[in-house]
Parts: sequence; C-alpha cells; structure tokens
Amino acid sequence: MNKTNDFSEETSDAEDVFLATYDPDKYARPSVAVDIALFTIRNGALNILLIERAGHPNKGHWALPGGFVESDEDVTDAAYRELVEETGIEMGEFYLEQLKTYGAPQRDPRTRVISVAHFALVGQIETPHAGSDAAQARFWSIEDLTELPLAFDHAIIIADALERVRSKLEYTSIATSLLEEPFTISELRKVYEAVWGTPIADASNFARKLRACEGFLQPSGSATSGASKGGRPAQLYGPGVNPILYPPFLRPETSSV
Amino acid sequence: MNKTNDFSEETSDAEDVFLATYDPDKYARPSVAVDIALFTIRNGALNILLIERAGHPNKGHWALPGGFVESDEDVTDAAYRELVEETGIEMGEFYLEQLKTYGAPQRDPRTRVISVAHFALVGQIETPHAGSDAAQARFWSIEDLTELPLAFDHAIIIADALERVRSKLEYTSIATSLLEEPFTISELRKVYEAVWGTPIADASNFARKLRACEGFLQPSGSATSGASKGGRPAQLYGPGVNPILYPPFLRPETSSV
DNA sequence: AGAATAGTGTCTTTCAGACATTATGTT
DNA sequence: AACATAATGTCTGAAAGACACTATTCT
Repeated sequence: MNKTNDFSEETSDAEDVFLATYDPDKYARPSVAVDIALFTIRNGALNILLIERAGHPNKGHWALPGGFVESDEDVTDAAYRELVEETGIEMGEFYLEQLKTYGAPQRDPRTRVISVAHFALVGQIETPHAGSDAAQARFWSIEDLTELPLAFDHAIIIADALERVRSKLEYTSIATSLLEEPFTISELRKVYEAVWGTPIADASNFARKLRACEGFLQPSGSATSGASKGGRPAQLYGPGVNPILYPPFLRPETSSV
Repeated sequence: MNKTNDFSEETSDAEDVFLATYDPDKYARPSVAVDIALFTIRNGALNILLIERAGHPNKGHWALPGGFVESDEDVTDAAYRELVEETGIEMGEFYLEQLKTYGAPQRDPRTRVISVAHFALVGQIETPHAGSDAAQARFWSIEDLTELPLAFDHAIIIADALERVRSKLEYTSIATSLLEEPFTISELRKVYEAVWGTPIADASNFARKLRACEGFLQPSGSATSGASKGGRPAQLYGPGVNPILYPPFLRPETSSV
C-alpha cells in the first residue's frame, strides 16, 4: 500500500484493504442532504412545517424542508442555512440540533440520498411562503399528520424528532425556544402540554419545580399586566444560564407510551 | 421546472430552487463513511478498539475502525459489516447503535468525508488482528487515551460515544451487552463501575433496584458455584424482555460532571 | 361580589442512599 | 473458625403528586 497517487495512504475513515480493492462503482459517492423538522406552537398545538411536493415521485405528498450539503460546508451549517433560506427566520431566533442520519439505500427511489435529519424549534413565526418553485409550504398540527400523505421516510423522521423533542423537554430548557421572551410559567406549561399532547395535572407543582432549579429560569423582575381574562399577574421570565432541569420533570406515563 | 432529464423533478430532500441553480462543483458529492467506537471490558476497565494509522496524514496516530458505505448499502448495515470484517465477531454477538454524524468540511484534510459514527458493545473478544495492511489494531483502556495521539476528530467522537454509553447505562440494559451470559448482578455492577469510572457506593441497593424492575433481568434459576474466593453463590441472570430500567439508576454526581 | 389565574402550605407516597443484619458459600 | 460474597431489613431524607388554601387581578 504505497502507491504514488493521491490516495496512496489509507483514508481516514476506511482501511487500506478497501482501497486495495477499490471499485468506483461500489463506492459511488451518495448525495448528502439535510432535512429539518421545524416545530412551533400554533393555537395551543404543536405544529410542524411541511412542503408539498409538486413533482414525482411522491407528488402531492408532504415533505420536510431540506437541501443538499454544499461541498465546503459543515453538515449542521447546511441545516441552519436551509432553514434560514426557506423560512426567512434569522439565525439566533431558533434552536437547531442534529437528530439522526437516515441512510436506507432506497429511501429516495431516484438516486442514493443520505439525509442527516435535524430538528428545530422556534417561537412566533409567520407562515413561510413556498420556495421559488410551485411547492406549497405550511404548518400542520401534529395531530393532523395521521391523515396526511408524507413523502419518502419522512413519517419516520418526524416520529423520531417528536420523540426526541418530547424527551428533551423533561430535562432541558429547549421548551423556552418555542416561546417569545419574556414568558410566564403558565405559558411555558402550555408549551409542555402542547408538545406532550397531555395536560399537566398540577400547574402549581410544575411551576414550583421549575423555580426550584437554580439558574433554569431568569426572572425579569416584571409581571404581566392587563389584557388577560383576570387573575393575579404572573412573573415574567427568560431562559436562565442553566439549560439542564434537575431534577427532571417527567412526562405523565400515559403520554410516554 | 419541467425539464425532461432525469432530474426534472425536485429531489426528495432538496427543493427545486437548488436544482434550478445546480452547480456540480458546489454540490460535489462527499464520501460517506462509518466509524465505530467498539467498547469492551478488559481487566475490569473499559476498553476501546483503535487502529494505528500506517500512512499520512496522522501517521502513527490512532483511529476508530471504519470504512466507506457501499452504494447499495444501508448506513447502519455498513457499520455492522465493517465491525464483522475487522474484528471477526459474529452478528448478534454485539450491540450496535448509531451515535451521530460528523460533517465538518476539513475533518479529513485530503477529501471531503462525512462520517456517520456508531458505537458498539461486546463481551469477551480476542484482540483482533490488524487488517490486511500493516496497521496495528489493539484495545486501549479509556483511561490511557489522554496520552494517546488520536487521528482526525476521533477524540471528539470517542468522547461523545463515551458520554452516550455512560448515559444509556442509567436507563437501559445495554450494559448486559458487555457481558457473556449468564452473569451475576455483581458482574453487571462491575461493568457499571468500569464504564462510569467510579465505584457504586452500595452494591446491595444496586442489586435490589435491578431486581425490582420487572422483566429487566431474566433469572436463569441456577447460581454460581466454585472457582471463587468464597462467599455465598450468586444467582445467574440473562437480559430480560424489558430493555428499559425504570426507575433509572443514575450515575453518582461525581462522574456525571 | 364573583370569576379567573398565580402562587404557597402541607400531607402522603415513593424512592435513593446509608447502614445493619442475615445467609451461604470457600479456605 | 475466619473470611468473603450475596441478599434482606430498616431507617432517613429528598422528591413527586394530590389537594387545600391564600393572593391579586379583571369584569
């Protein structure tokens, strides 16, 4: 294994044995894409942004927004870029995290596409216009997805993203990314209820627990006033310096199964 | 967007706008590889399999085993295949799970390689022979890695894999994949101590908690006999039908930070 | 006043963790 | 007998969850 071409040394992630038996067809390079499950709260329900496919295959089915990774671009940077391009929201206005990579060979029937899926969370956002093509873009309530035809393996990606988000609400502050600042603990509780799809039995225990976790919520000092249906004004908060909720607030058992 | 070539429809994971402005250089297809962090227990310590690089770059540095994904192969299947090829262990003798995808553009200085990292757990295993090339393969204790030069971004991958494994011991049965069956609860506890790098304060509470989780351990009915330094024989177990440990057994705080 | 929402007090149950005790084997 | 390891009993404190009660606003 001491050839003089550009690949005389074994590649970083493979061993010499593979280059020794290199077959350009066998190792044809796949396309690498990112798909993003963007969640937001609308009318008290968890929503996800989907794009209707204008062409075959899966014409008329709904797909996650996404795009190809550029040749000199970090994979997660590609996810940020795509989300900004397709929704118009600004960097720093949303939370984004890598979810999982989907690499079944036939997941796209036309050509090999390996997709690095991400999920994103945003507070208020206007409905994005469809892209420069004819595809339609809109938010769908999570509960309505069962009746919606979803493209490719995107139903699985969405299910995995949902489970990840639901799980991370238990022990992190990501729920605050689904709200504008400042927010009340009641508003935050309603986010939890929307994401988990189940009511939290005791609002006062929820609030007490979050307040007890040092640095988790940052009190703004001010409180709500007016414009409500009555009731004592609530303290306003922002996310604190501590993104970890400890002890965690676990989902009711009915929703975790 | 109604051309007549093979890409007249937008691709599954990208939007028409990208194909409309398609630039073959901009969207040059990267190589996609898998890297595997294979853990096992040796002499009571957590070990990881590494391969010494024989060529530049990073000559003499240690790297995770891995290889390229084939053109018609699922990404996770590639990880299984590489592990079997490079270690000789059989399918079903180890646990494997996708970890995370690493896609920084310069992570391999020669060419764009996006790596889908996995981690794997195995019980007893003989030291694998190096591949067909001159590279050396051996297990390293996790504690010795600080002094070891690691190739590319593999130090980060290993750190992420370690954290994932340590975390999943708390609420799943994956630790049993680091043992041969049947095993005693003491042996399982020593796995936890090796992975977490910290002693479990009270062995009896640990055993009681695992036994209390229904279906987590499958009693074999028999017990150890002889070949020990004395002491009451222990019951022998295998992994049960329930892979979730609930309530979880959390790490001592000293090791989780 | 009455409704609505925010927040506190407190009790019960569950569980983590410490530690003492019993059980059963080897040397 | 002495020792080693396995397993049980029991106590304390932390936390979850239920629920009664107080606080402060709007209509």
